[in-house]
Amino acid sequence: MAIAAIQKSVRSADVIVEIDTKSRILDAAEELFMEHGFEATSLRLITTAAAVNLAAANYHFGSKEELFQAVLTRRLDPMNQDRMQLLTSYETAAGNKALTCEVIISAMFIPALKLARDQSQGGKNFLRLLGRAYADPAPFIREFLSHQYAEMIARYRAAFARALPHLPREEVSWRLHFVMGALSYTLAGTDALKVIAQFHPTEVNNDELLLKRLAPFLAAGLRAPMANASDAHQWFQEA
Amino acid sequence: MAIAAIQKSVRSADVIVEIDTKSRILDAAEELFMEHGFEATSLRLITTAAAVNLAAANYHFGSKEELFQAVLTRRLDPMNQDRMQLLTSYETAAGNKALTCEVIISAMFIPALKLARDQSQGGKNFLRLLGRAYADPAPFIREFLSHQYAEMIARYRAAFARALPHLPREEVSWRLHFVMGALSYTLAGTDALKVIAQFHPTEVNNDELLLKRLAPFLAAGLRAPMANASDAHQWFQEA
DNA sequence: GCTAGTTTCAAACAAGCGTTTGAAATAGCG
DNA sequence: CGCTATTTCAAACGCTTGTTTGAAACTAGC
Repeated sequence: MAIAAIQKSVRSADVIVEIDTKSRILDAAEELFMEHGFEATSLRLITTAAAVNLAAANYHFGSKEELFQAVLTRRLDPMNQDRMQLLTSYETAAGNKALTCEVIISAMFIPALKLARDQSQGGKNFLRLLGRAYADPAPFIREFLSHQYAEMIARYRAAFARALPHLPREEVSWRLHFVMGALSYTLAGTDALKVIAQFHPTEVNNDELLLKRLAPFLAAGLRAPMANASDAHQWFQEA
Repeated sequence: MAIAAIQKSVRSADVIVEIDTKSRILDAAEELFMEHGFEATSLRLITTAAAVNLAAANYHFGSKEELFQAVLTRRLDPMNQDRMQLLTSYETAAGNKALTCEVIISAMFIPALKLARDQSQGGKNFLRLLGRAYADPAPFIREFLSHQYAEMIARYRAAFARALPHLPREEVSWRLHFVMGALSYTLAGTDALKVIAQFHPTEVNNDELLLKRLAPFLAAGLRAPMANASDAHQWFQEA
């Protein structure tokens, strides 16, 4: 195979012409997992796309599940660290004053958008993959994400609780859940958008525009007054 | 097999003791697709759980994909018809006046919650299945849902556009998308909730409480003023 | 230049998959 | 009953899956 011959990393002039097997598998796996989901993506599909031997996947990562986790960790770990650092810097800058909801939301979004921009193609793929992983029923995926996100979620819940002191703690948790829902759904699905509206593709891909639309929506929802008993009763009267 | 012997529908006294093969496959498939997703659920798993022969699935439904669509259609079709009828009745009751966002949201939620309550167990399972189907990358699922939802989405977008006349049409589409995201994420994931907060299981299962929390959040988001250019610039200054 | 450690490779493994087949069993009707 | 159409059944089909194996190729240190 001609492709296999250039598989090892080789430098010509100052540019790395070919990356190593491990990275090639990760790149191919990221794209294919994103496109077809975990179960529907076979190791043969991945290793063929990466132009490496089938056994290389198990050799470098152990199993398909561990490969999937490696794909997630590679980008998720730095992104969540970015998020927490950004939140910390906002908080120290604000001193004693509580942050606004918009600023906290920005601390969640900006690292995600930075990731989407940094990689020429991989970044966007990864966000779609992440959004889909959230809805994946596989237990090992759910446990992995729970563990990976626990610390970050706690930080953001505390920040929102400080920004919304009039709300009960439990209500803050619910609203954070709604925020995560709208976020992951939006990041995951470009397809879903086509159902709801017919946009120009160029508009859909504008990330800053997305934050500009989503942040006010979510901030207003977070600041909403709680429904009283009569409201709820009224909405249900016809059920 | 003892179970196979009572497979045909038999009446004793006035009660139907056993339902027919087709329904048993649908029930088992609904639960297993919900639990493991489409790809990870095999026909052998389904037919074993339903206590029917393996070939019965292909005989009655043609293929695994058609079985999945049948599982969705069985409940989705009536639910979406309910939604549109409810919206129509709200609109005629309001006469010329535009509906409030809360009322429109209720018209989306109430049929879903009614479905969750009607079935002793299947209803709740189905909503989780539906939420996950939204995030499934399989093309045949996405096309099916697009087709199934197109009419309903159009109706609701028109209703929201009337309720929010100051917003550009495109902004309404985006916000409807965010609403759908928070809704499907909330309906799909009881697991995700555990990450964000530790609730009593009894509280999580209270559907009316869920609407009471989600409706004000979404309505406030829908009514939010649009961000101006300086806001967006401010949020991004640190990126 | 040899040796030890790492990585690649083709091949095979057992297991599970969706689907098909043709015969057996059942149901409905004249 | 007898006939026909529908439904059930065990068995097998061809194919794909994740993983393992042992030899070959390569790399780096002495």
